[in-house]
Amino acid sequence: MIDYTSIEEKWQKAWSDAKLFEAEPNEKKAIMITAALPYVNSPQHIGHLRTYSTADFHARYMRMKGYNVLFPMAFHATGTPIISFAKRLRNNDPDILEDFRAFKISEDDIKKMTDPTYIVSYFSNEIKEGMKKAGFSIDWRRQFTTTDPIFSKMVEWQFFKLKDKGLLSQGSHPVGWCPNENNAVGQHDTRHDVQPEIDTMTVIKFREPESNIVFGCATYRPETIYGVTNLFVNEKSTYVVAKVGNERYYIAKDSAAILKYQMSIEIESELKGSDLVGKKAVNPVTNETVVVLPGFFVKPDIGTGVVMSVPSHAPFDYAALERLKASGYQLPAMDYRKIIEIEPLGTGVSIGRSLSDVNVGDAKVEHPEIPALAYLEILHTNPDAIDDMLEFATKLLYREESHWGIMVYGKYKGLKEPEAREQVKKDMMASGDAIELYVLSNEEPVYCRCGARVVVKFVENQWFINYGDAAWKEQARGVFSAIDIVPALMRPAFEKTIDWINLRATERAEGLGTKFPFNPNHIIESLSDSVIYMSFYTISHVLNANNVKPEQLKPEFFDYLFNDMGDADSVAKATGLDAAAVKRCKESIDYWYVNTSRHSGPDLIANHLTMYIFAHVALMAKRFLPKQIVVNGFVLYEGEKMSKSLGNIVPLIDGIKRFGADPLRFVEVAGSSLGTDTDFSPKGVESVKAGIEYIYNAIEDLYKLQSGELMHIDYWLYSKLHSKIKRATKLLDSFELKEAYTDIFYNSIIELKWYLERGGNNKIVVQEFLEGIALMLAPVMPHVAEELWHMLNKESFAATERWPVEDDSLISQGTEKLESMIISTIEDARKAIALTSKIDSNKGKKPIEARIILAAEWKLDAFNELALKKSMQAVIEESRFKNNKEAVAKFLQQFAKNAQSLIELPKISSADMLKSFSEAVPYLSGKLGVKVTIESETASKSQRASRAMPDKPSIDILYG
RNA sequence: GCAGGGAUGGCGGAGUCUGGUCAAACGCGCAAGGCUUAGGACCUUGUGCCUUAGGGCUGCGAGAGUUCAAAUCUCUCUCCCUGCACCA
Repeated sequence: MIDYTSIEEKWQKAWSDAKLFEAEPNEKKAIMITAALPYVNSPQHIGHLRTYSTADFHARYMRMKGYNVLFPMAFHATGTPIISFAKRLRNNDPDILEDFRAFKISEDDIKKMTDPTYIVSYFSNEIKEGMKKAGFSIDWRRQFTTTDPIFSKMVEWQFFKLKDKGLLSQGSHPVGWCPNENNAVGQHDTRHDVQPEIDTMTVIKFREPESNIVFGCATYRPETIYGVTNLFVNEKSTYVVAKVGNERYYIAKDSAAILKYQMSIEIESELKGSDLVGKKAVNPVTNETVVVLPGFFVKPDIGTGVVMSVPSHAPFDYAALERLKASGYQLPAMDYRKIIEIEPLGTGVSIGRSLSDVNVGDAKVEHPEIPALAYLEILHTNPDAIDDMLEFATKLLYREESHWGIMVYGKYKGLKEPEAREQVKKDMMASGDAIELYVLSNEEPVYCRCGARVVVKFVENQWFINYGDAAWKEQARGVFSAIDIVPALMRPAFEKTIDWINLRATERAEGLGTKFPFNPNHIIESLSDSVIYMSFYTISHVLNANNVKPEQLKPEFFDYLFNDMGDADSVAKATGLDAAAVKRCKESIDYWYVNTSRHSGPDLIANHLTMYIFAHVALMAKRFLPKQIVVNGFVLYEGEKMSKSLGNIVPLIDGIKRFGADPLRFVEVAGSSLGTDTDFSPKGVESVKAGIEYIYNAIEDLYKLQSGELMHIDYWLYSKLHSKIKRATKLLDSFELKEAYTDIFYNSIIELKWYLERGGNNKIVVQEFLEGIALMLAPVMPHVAEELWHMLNKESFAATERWPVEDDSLISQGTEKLESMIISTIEDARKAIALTSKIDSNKGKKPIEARIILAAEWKLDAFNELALKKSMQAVIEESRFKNNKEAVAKFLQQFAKNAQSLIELPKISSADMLKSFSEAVPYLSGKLGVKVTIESETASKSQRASRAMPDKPSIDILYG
């Protein structure tokens, strides 16, 4: 058993003592690799390990490739969560106490955590400890925290700069709002952590004749205005007459209470829903007068509590009218006008086509002229259906009409339904017949943690970063096009985010962080303050070493640093900083920040990573713009998302102790393709450990091997090693980590086993093979690789060795092909024995010999010519085949019809083939249990000789 | 709804960019055999369908198309996952 912990500690100490990862500018080419800094409100778990292990792989790999590599780390503490944790701990919130106890945090520490700064220091230390135990090649001298006053100065500079450039703006914006606490609520402020989803509805004004009071009908489908037959209210609810703007509305009392946060509403009087029933109202588009009726499904706290009824296209409306009729209600004459037609498919199918046949079955549509009814029919139901069924029919109808619907009535006849929806809405807004409404579109009402129901509010005079600025966006697009996004698959996600990102609120009333310069009562929102922080690594250790005071970091310093304005002496003068220190900062950023690689998770594409691009575009000299962004997928635990509720979160430090840092890193980094989620399981770790152990043993057993002349199998192992180096290097350069490491690790083990099983016995060959493997493992299994390297009698650090370079002369496709021919010959011979033994003439006899007949040399030549020329005729006509025309033609005939798809085989001489197969005779006969003889086709007397193919010998099984 | 990603065998998951060497890597599961006091571990073989000499057929969410050739390219649809902002 390998003791991972002791190996890890040994090498971590050795690296640290040698200051291996403390990077300073030198004559080598630089690369600075950063990974999203951790948020210090909880311990890290093994899921967090993936991004950092990937970044550390990158750092270690580039180091071995000869780069001067800087891999720094810092801690993120700004924003609301830490403050809110402290507050919840002060209030003895049982949920959070339970969480923190589950993290094995002592009661004493928990007590101290009512102070947010203690939370920050506690978890920074904890996380740093974990990263050290994981063996990351981080230069810790540069560590800082985003709440450091010295760091705040850079953030301040950033915001002055943005304002100067006109990229900040002020305005109002709809947000989820708690009326009780008077605070904006985001996902983490709500019960069950639901994200308040804000959507817009259109409120269409149906005016009551005479009084001119407005029935404000809230709808998602304003285009159905042409099919309105009546209005619905809930007769059991309370309604009010309210002044909204300069008009008076009938709206449900509950709705009024919600809507007052986004529009001025003055309630004048109350009335019952039933009082509204029977009133008349005028359709503002068609000028038809319709009546108000009771609708069973109308909810007083959704929209306005008043809806328009379109029975032809809304199953609920149709059902409500049918139920009224059934209850004996006297309805006026109504025109169930079909205003949207679905374009039929070629087969005549129109509605229900998005359902599978299973669902539709033999349903017959009897009322195609009333789509709302037709959709119920196709679902085998009717207007008496339960609400869920009506809901389903509504969704189905809405989906299909949105896809294939064409307006067949009204001003926008002929237009596709979604376009008509926009046009109708635009027209009505312009003529004052409609207004827009913000609603929470969550299926269930959203509640704040305090218990109050969340509403939509307009907050006024809020500061925003205006990512919508056209010129800025354009520049960002241009810069983005030159950034290397890894994997390239993620590119569209970035492009869309750049297009879509617009105003972003950038100040908050509460939280840790930098004071917002234009409203000192607020702090800068914590995603906005961490978009250029990575540049701070280049100078943080210099600032620390020189005891720089925050107030010395005046704008002149950052202007010089980031935009080359002024010079070191003038900056020193303006700031009181030491000129040498200023110079050192400048040299550092000029050296490191020109070639950067940023690592992160996919969740940050839509915010942090895109904002990172924008911020650099706005604030930094051209040469400091981002060069590469690497995005890795998440980590699952045995196929499931890691979550508190599933109880499957493994804290990082526990995980390292339990699984070993290297096996853990290997599984996460090399276990699946970079961009896809990876599945972690203890079982996966076991198989990695088994592999590591095999390699250990192989090194220990090296002494058993001999040396001597190189055989076919030795050349094969060399070829495998060097083609592996070549392939893996190429793959790793493009971050195809899984593919590369499957080959480097798993395949190498298989190859080594095969080599030994085939009788390979050359110490030098195996030693070289293992050295190559050890070095190539170093970026992901740094401790194990170091250990292996030293077991192979090396004195240097694997971590700083040069990455292996392939020797092309040792790569032989022919040799590898020969070996695979030998392998498949075993299988073929087995089958041949099984089948021939059933032949009557062989009954009662035993196979005694497998005669393996190797194809004549000209066959490979002819085959390859055919693969190249694709024409049998052309091959036969060639002079070298002239003497042998008949045989060549007979041989090639079998490939003729597939000539187009033939692929050339590697060139192997008859002599090599004969030699390699002959060397394999002991192995083959051992495997097959019969005598094996090798002969060439030309020398063979066997009837089957002519069947030999260039890549497949003929096999003749002899019985006796 | 909008945006991004996906759908492959009993399962997980390669292959898709760059169409042909793909009945489909690798792993799990399952079956038979070996080893073992037994179990586990390990090793060998098999694991879509048909086939008495290494062969053939069918297949990669559904449907259509391009091509000599499609898991791979194009179009349409369905379903699943993720994100949608003041929240790190």
